[in-house]
Order: sequence, then structure tokens, then C-alpha cells
Amino acid sequence: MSVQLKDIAKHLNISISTVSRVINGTGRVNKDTRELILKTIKELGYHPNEVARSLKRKSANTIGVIVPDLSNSFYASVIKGVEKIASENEHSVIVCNSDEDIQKEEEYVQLLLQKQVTGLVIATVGGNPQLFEQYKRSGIPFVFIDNLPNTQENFDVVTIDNVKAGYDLAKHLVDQGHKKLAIITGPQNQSTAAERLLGFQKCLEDNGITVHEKWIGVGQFRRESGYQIMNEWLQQDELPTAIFAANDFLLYGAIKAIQERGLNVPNDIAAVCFDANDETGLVKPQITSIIQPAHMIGSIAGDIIMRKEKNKNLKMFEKIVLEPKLIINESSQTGR
Amino acid sequence: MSVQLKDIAKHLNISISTVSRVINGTGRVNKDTRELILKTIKELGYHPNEVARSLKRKSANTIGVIVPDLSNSFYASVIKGVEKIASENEHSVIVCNSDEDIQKEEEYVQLLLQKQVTGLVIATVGGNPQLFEQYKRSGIPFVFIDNLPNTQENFDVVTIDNVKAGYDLAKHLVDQGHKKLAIITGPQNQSTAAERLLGFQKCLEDNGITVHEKWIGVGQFRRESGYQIMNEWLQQDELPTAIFAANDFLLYGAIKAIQERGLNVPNDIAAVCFDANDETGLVKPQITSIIQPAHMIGSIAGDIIMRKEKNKNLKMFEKIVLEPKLIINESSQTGR
DNA sequence: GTGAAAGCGCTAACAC
DNA sequence: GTGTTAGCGCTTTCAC
Repeated sequence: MSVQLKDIAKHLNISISTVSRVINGTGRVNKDTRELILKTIKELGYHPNEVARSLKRKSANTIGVIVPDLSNSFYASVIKGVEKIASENEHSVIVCNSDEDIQKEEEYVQLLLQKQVTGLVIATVGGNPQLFEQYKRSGIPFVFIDNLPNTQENFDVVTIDNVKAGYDLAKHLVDQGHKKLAIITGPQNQSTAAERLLGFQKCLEDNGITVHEKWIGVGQFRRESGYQIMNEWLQQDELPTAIFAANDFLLYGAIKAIQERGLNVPNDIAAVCFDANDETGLVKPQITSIIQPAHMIGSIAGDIIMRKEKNKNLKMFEKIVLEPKLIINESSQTGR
Repeated sequence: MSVQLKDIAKHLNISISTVSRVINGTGRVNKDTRELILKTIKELGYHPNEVARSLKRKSANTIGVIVPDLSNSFYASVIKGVEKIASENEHSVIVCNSDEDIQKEEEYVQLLLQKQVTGLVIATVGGNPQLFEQYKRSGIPFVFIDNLPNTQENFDVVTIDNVKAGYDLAKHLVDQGHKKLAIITGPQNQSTAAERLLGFQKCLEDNGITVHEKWIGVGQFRRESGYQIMNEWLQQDELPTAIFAANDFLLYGAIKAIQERGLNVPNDIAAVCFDANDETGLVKPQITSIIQPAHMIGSIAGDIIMRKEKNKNLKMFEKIVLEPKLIINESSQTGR
């Protein structure tokens, strides 16, 4: 039962629309009545019902964000980036955690669409391309970050060149003299996982190094996967001299396995990965890593949505490819 | 223009209300027409407009969450906990990041209220008590986590006993023989910061140890604060033998300062803190820390809101105090 | 078992 | 400069 437009109108014996006008700053209103209205708004503590506004406006002035893992600092930064743009434009952000579950992801997309979001920023975990094409017809802008949809359709995209970054990261290991390289990557229906693998393979081929099937590990983007895959390798006779992980959690798991075996990183096995953002500053060994401009990815994605909202008939799709940084650290510098 | 109720009604030459009935499963509808309706809903790809529903329902079926820092894994876990309960109850979650800024926090509270959220989970950074009392009259449940509002009013609260936890953590250092203890805590208008300090002081007093004013550092809950405060101490003649930090970021910053000085943790200076959740498993030294049941805090907070939604006239406030765990690790075990 | 109609709180023509 | 009114898309009485 909060106070609403009609209450303050009644209170002043004027019409509801005049009040609406001063609230929205639209149309001309007599200066004195404006003052009076503003005053009683304060007094009565009126706040507009955003749901009613959204219904009228046909937009909730909200950006929806779907990420696979809220605990991952990369996504946390992306979200902060989106939020910055959103709040600058008086929009809010609904954050959803798909938990790397395609089903959950689809449900959230549906829900956000039903909530009439202005736009959607999504790091898909391999959702059905046909579904995305169908959503596209809703006219609500989808901006893909991180993982791209497996489709020929045009979509807005903000990402890095994962093939190239994978190549560069592998090249760094090759330059250190490594010939026995293993890779731990994520689900192959996630483009990041597939492309980073591709870059890795390409680099090895270009440098005349064999890519061993047995040293291509595929798991979820989680510590447990990295741990488990590494453990299997550690039980074999021949060990790789360097590990390339497609994200940080995979590598943390792998390193745990390596260390439990009494081996040292990097002296026994070197290690590199994507997205090792050390929030603590105390991770040992410090990880050589590809660092994506996460905050910028989020803010650009937010910008695209804002731009499309302002210019509805803008039928254009942007593919923004950002430059990541290769940070070289202990974990790839063999002491020998 | 997406398909809506009237489209599928028109398509079948029946009334809008019948369609609404089958969608909501309310009232009796002829079995055949029901089937038919369900079928065309599929065909035409109808999805209800949640905003319209929310307006009618006067609730957005959404839980709002405001946290000071999305990058903090403690809050990330809390959010996951809230989200779990929300999705079990077909609600969604709006996440807002106040960035430890009271102004931003207030704006977000206002916004969420306007968005007609079902309830609000908030880790306040010291918002105005009168404001909270005013919000309370809105009838929308506020559940406080982590930091409590500085007011006598009753509110729902899910937290730990920070005084006791602070006491226990300090006691651990005392038991290790430390007599020269320093504390780095957060803004004193955040109850966690104040209460952890209180517990620390109480413990020292109980054990006949002087609490030195000069070794009480107050900053933001950030790495930079910890770094800066520790650096100042390091420039003095006398050094503490142990550092107690009110959260993990503060301690990471302090340790950085200590290590840059060429000193060792824990051999030169022992260190403990709250909330050191090591997501990587590679933080060295491993931190002795009070670990809160973050996921549970979130899910209980969500539960309270769901309960209050179901039972509107439930005029009762719950104060849930959970037990944290004290995890003893390297950082407090002096080698001598 | 079904339909007509009111209304959720707001905005924006359109009249005056 | 101000008021009247028609919706936004849905749910829900109330008739029939």
C-alpha cells in the first residue's frame, strides 16, 4: 500500500497526469504547482512503481547477465563492468548463475525475456543454436561474451581471439624448450574451450611438435576436473613437461595433483593457463596466464545494449575482439 | 511484438480468461479446450509477460541482494545460496554491488523497492538506521546478513557471532604465545568490523595482554588498506608478532607489505583473518581463518523471505546466528 | 465451463 | 498549463 500517483494528486486536488508530468519532466507545468507537487512527493514519500512503468514502457530497463560461475573472478569483473554502464544509464542488472548447466541457462534466458529485459549479456555454456536464432526474433539484443553460439547467424559479440591467445600461450611454453605438452580444456561445446585447444594444436604443429591424443584432457571448467585429469596422467610412465589449462580452476586442480605427487611446478612440470587473476596476491607459484580485460568486456557489452535500446532500428551486429595480456610468471619458468 | 494472451485467444476464438486459466491452472476448464490451448501456446510460442503479471500480483517474484563487493568469494557464495532458494521457489535474484558505498547502497535499496521485490537480502555498509526503519514500513522483508543495522528496531538477521568469532581467533594467537598483537579492521560503522575488533580486545584483556592503540588499524575492507596500514607499522621500531585482520583482503595486503619488507609469515609475524576462502588451493602461506557458512547464510536468508511471502501477516523477526569454523593453518604456526 | 469487464500503477495522446 | 481517457498484458471477480 505504498503511496502512489493518485494519492498525491488527490492530496493536492489536481490531476494524476500533472503529477506524472513533473515526475518525468515532460510537458510544461506551472512553476508553482511543480514546486508544490515536488514538496508533497517528498512529504508523502512517493516513489514510482517501476513495474507499472516497465509495463507501459514495454521494457524493464534492466540488463540480464547469465554467467556459468559467479565464483569465478573473471565473471565477477565482467558483471561489475556491465553494472557500471547500467547504472550510468539508470538501468539495473539481473545476474543469473547457470552453473555450467545448459538447462538452467535456457530457463534463465526464457525468464529474462519474460521479464522484458532491455538486453541480455550471456556467456553461454553451449546452448542450442536454434534457440538463439529463435530468441533473436524477439528483437531483444543478445550480447555474447566469452563463449560464442555455434551458429552462422549474426550476433553481437565481445570477446578475445581465443585461438590466437591459445597459440600465444602455447608458444610461450614452446619457447621455453618444452616438447612434451599437455592440455586440459573445457567442454568442447563451449567455444572458448574448443578454440583455446585449437590454438594450442596449431602452435605445436607449426613448431613441429607432436600433439599427443593422450595429453588432451577435456573436463568441466572446474578444479575437480583439472585434478582428476592430471592425476590420470601422473599415473602413466611418461609425463608431460608442461601443462596448458584453458582456465584457472582447471590449472589449480592440476597443480594440486602435481604437488601431491611430490613434484614441483615449474621445475618438474611447467604450467600456464587462462584467466589466472590472483585476487590474493599470494598464490604460489605465480601463474603465467592470459588475462582478459574482463571489466572492459562487461562494459562494452553493456554499451552495445544501451546503444541498441536508444536506436531500435539499428540492425547491425558488432563483433568486438579485445586484446588480452600474456602475463609471464614463475609457473612457466623452469629453474634449470 | 511477441505473442500474447489475446493472440492465442483470438486464434482459437475463445476468451482471454479461459486461456489465462489454463496457464495458471486455476478454475475449471474443459479438458479438450485445455489441450487445444496448450497446443497453440506451444505452436505460437507464447510466454507470459512477467512484468504484467508482477503488476497485477504486486510483486515481482524477485529477491534483491545487495553486497559490498561481488569479487569477494564470501558474497559470491551467499548469492549462490540465495539463488538456490529463489529458483526452487520460481523467483529470481537481482544482484547489486554497493562497492562499499553507502550512497550507492541506498540508491539500490530504493530501486529494488520500486521494482517491487519480494524481499531484500542486504549486507549493509552502514546505512542510515532511520532509513531502514522507514523502509520497514514498506512491509517488504529486509534480511540483514553479515553487517547489522545500527538500530533497536527488529529486523531479520542471518549472521555469525562476530564478537565471539573475533575472540576465538584472537585466542588462537594468544595460545601460540603472542603478546604483541595488532589488528586491522574495517569501517567502524560496519558491525562486522566493530564486533570483530571488540572480540579481539576482549580476548586480549581477558588474557592480561595490553591492547595498543597504535596497533589498531582501521581501513576499508580492501587489500590496499591492509597494505597501507601494515606498511606504517613496519616503519616503526617495534613490530607486532601477530596480525589479526577482519577480512581476507585486508590480510592479503598486509602480508604483501610484510613480505616486501623481507619478513616471513608466520616466522616473523603470524597472521590470521576472517573469510580466507582459498578458491585456488595455492595460497601460500595457507591462512588460519574464521570461515563462515556463506552458502547457508544465503539460503537461510532466502528461506526467510519465502516464508514471509507465503505468510504476509507473519509479524515476527528471526535472528539466526550460525556457527563459523576456525580453520587452523600455516599462517599462524610460528616455526620456532 | 466460459466470457465480459474491471483494474494493477503508470504514461501519453488528445482535448480544452 | 491542466485534465480526461485509453491503454500496457495480465488475473480475477462476477455473471451467465
